[in-house]
Amino acid sequence: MPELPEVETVRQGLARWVTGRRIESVEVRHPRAVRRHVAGGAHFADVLADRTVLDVCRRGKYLWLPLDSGDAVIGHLGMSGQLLLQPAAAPDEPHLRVRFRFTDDGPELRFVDQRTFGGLSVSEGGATLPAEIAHIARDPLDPQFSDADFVTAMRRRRTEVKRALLDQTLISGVGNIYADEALWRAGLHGTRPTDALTGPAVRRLLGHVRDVLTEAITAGGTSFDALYVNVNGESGYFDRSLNVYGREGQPCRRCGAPIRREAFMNRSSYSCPRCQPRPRATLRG
DNA sequence: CATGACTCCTGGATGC
DNA sequence: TGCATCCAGGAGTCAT
Repeated sequence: MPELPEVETVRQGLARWVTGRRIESVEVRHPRAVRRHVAGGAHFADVLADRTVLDVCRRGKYLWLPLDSGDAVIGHLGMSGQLLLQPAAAPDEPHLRVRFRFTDDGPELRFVDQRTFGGLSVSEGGATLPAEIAHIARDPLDPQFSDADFVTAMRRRRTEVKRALLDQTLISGVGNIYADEALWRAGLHGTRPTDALTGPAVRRLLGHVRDVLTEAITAGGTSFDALYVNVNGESGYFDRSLNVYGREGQPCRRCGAPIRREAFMNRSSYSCPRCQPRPRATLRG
């Protein structure tokens, strides 16, 4: 599922293949893919025709493409979204939602999304940072991310540590897979209360988040199947490096105990019962 | 304001 | 074999 490393991999591919090209026309093939564009699909296509893509930027799991008009195309892959560069002659994908044709007659940009949780929209005047995603925190690989502020904000929360890692307004780019991996590396169970963590413990956890994201980018992202691919349709191979996610019943790579799976926030959480003991019932005043 | 439950969606896997 | 059900989860919305 696309988290920061997967989205960053896509960003790099788009930056290489789309920057500097002028859009000729846009075809919206499914209204849900542009549901965040309130003015509708026809307007979406209208304002993009004849515009040149200046850059490809990312905040957390969001992408945006600044245009020569000062607007920007915002994109989110959701659960199953793909941004693919394809020759015009390539057959349409079964879940093709939006097609961008360029004036140079080079490869088309296609937004393909089976589950339609993702989507595209145009942000008016959003070239620098779209207002629609200004609430998303910086990610831990951003040079301007403040470790000290993160430690303070995390310890001020009254929630569980995994919920905090998944809160994109606190730290962005982390999803279910990398949250579990970072918590395993840190030896913390996801239900540990944030306000009981020490400053050094939060700093250690942040270091592990950073490490796992960096390693995954190097590997080209994680993929369990063909659902997530880069702009050339290729899968990353970080799934070979996962220590807990999807490994229920298999031995912990640190201590050998069988990895457990628990329901958490309406999804699965994987952890080592020995390295990541559940917190005792919290005693709060 | 902070927190957390609910909801959107499709198709592969699973169960009877 | 076929049909029904479950499951994956990012993030906006809404209730508390």
